[in-house]
Amino acid sequence: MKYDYQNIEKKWQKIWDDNKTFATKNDYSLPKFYGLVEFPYPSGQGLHVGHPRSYTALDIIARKKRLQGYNVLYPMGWDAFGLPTENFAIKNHIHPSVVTENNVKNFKRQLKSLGFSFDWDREINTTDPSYYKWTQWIFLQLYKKGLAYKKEMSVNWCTSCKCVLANEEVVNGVCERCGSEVVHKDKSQWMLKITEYADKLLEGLDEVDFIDRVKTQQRNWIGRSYGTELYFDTTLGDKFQIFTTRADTLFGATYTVISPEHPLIDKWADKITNYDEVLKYKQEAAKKSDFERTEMAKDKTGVKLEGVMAINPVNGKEIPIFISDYVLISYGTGAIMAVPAHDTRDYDFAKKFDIPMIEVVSGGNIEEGPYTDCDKGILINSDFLNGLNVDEAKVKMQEWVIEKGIGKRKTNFKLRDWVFSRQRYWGEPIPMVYCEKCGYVPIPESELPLVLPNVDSYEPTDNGESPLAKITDWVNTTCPECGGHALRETDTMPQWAGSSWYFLRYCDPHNDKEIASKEALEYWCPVDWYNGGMEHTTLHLLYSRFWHQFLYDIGVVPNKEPYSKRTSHGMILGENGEKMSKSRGNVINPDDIIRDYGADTMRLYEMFLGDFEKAAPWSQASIKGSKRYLEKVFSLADNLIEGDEYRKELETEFHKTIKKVTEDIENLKMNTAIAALMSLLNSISATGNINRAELRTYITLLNPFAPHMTEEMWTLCGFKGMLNETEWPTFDEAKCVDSTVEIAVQVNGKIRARINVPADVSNADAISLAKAEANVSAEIDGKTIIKELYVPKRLVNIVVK
RNA sequence: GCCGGUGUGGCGGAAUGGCAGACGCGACAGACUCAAAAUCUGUUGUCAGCGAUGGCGUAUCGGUUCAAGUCCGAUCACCGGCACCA
Repeated sequence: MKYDYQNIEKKWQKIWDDNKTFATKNDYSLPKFYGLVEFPYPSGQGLHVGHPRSYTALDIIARKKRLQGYNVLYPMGWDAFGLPTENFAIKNHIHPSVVTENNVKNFKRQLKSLGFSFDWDREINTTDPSYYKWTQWIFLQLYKKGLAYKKEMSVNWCTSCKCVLANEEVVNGVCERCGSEVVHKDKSQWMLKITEYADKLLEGLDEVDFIDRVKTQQRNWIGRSYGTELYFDTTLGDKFQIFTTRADTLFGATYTVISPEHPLIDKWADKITNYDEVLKYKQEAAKKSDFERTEMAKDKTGVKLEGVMAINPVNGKEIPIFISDYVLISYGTGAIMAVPAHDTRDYDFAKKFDIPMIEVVSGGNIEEGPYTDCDKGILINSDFLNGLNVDEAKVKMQEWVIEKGIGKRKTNFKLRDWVFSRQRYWGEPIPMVYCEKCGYVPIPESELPLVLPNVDSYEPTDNGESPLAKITDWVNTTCPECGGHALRETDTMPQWAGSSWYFLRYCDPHNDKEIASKEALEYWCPVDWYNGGMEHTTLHLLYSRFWHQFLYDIGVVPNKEPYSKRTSHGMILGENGEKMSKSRGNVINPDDIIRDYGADTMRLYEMFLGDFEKAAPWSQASIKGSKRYLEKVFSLADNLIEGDEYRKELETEFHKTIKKVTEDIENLKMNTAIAALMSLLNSISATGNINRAELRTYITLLNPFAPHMTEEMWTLCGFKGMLNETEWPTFDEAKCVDSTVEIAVQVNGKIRARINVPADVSNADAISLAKAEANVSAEIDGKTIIKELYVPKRLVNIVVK
């Protein structure tokens, strides 16, 4: 029979839909599996071939788990707030909610056409007021615990989006989304104190099963370092504090640097004799955009402050103070002690400004470059530290500093607080009002959701205000505290807000009393397996861990960590090996592939493409192979013969394949699972016609990969019920071994023959069988045998001289 | 610069330290066809040989081992992240 994929796929998609085949069961006594993929942003372009790579992989796992008897939650939804929708709406004069609705419709059609086993009854949408009610509710809880605060500060401002960006959204000094220049702007912003969770976010990583590169990237982003904070006196009487991780090198400090934004500069305005020069440098530093600052990072600049000197506390020596933009006001204390002999940046600076160096750790050659190695060196020129190694010296110096009362131990982080305000329309309104008398006041929880009002124009403004600011009858309100006049906050939340907790909502998506019921959360949490893109590692993945840990601390969720396991898929590149993009003209549209090859072929192809974790180029030629394979499998049904067990000659291979497919799916090695199924098919073809028992197992194993076709074959062959209601095949470890094996025979490590031996052959027998081979005896005759070894089921190696 | 990763046929890629190149694509040859497509069969790392077979081969150089794609050391190239974080 012809493999009519179009009708088969349509037919089964309808049956699954009508019967709610993949609806999650509310039976909390069953073992559960919660598989999660990142819900998409429903863009106007529709689904990208990259989406199904992740969705298919977890769909395969979800389908297999169902067959293994698990109650599976595999949900889907829409992360629908965001700028592209808003920009499209502005351009075409359509309300963003309408744009969203249309895009969602299209995405949903596309996802359904791929046959994913999502539970559509649990579909969520972040722009739905009944959803963002709880996003706003979480914000209010953060506010109540002092973790949301408003602050006037210098922020990243995207000149094209006309909107503030979080640090995580600035990439190489430009906007992550649109690539436009990012400048600094002083604005009052809502901030979330993610830094308060820095330690917990780090420690939590030890408890979860995330792939290493995710853990490493999050650890680097959080950037914890242990060091010492200590005061330097100055000749003007004022003290200033510095942070160092290398307290051991204090005797080698030959100058200090404060950042251009350091408050002492203003304070010393009339005492610094070259103040004009200093001020000029300060202004130039402020003018630089992030991009320029990154570009100019290689060349050190700075100005020496004349008329003031710092005093090194450990030896009383007077050393100069510089300002330089290589010291950042936002990290540590905004001031450093500089040890040019043992720090690369200080070394470059000292070379340029001709500042002396003192070598205090032996082991390098400071004529050639700084010696920064902490492992081997021994302290010199350092009085009471002499002879100690670096670690001992750090401890001793720290103790000395503490004893003298001039400093303390200190841990610093690279992580900054999360800038949470956006000056745009299409986002969750921040549920706060400003009252002249009471200051910022949260709106009562009973008033949630605070619904986004309709506006005529959502054009961004150049003055940095949200479009909402123009709707005066919405902005003007009464203060919940004193009843007086108040103004609503007009900034909205960033796109990352709704996605920071969405996986909780899937547990109980229609609950209007709470985020989700306690029972649902207890049962489903944590997410057992979360797959998503590496690009979200320091954004969504980190943010959502932060919110979740907070929700745990206030007793809303039962686990500290939201996700037990995190994996990541590689990108699918264009045929030319470049990233797929419109401008490169190498975009593949999933709709075309489904039309021309079918959803099952597309799924299978994307899984067979290569190593799941690595990027791989699309190949229009290779996809034919997947189609050919499915056609071959489908035609097995034509010549089906009776039989209740595997034929003897195939029994071992069947057991082996069941084992391999079962294990490979769990390890995301879909490509080798498919290869094993292909090999088995080749063996089946070579041994005659398939029997019922064999076909049953075969299509069940293939079902998670090609669900429509296998379901159709199930019916066609008259098996009872639906394939998705059957059980996953089991294997017998004892039957996975062949009775005879081919082994290689090596002489001095070179292969000279291959022989068949019984799998359980003894050492001695294997070796004597090997020696009996003509090719082998020719090699060893007349030589002295030094060593003979048999590696069971692999090879014999005879070493001769 | 720092951190992480990768490097295997014409291509995508397989290989608990134990037969390198599974599986697939492509290519070549043959069958079917008036012909093409599709399908089926066979060959396909490379060099030498009619052949059995032999030499060489996993970025480069060196080491450990009976045995190295895999482990160790150095180098090169590419990809990703961070980027003056003291």
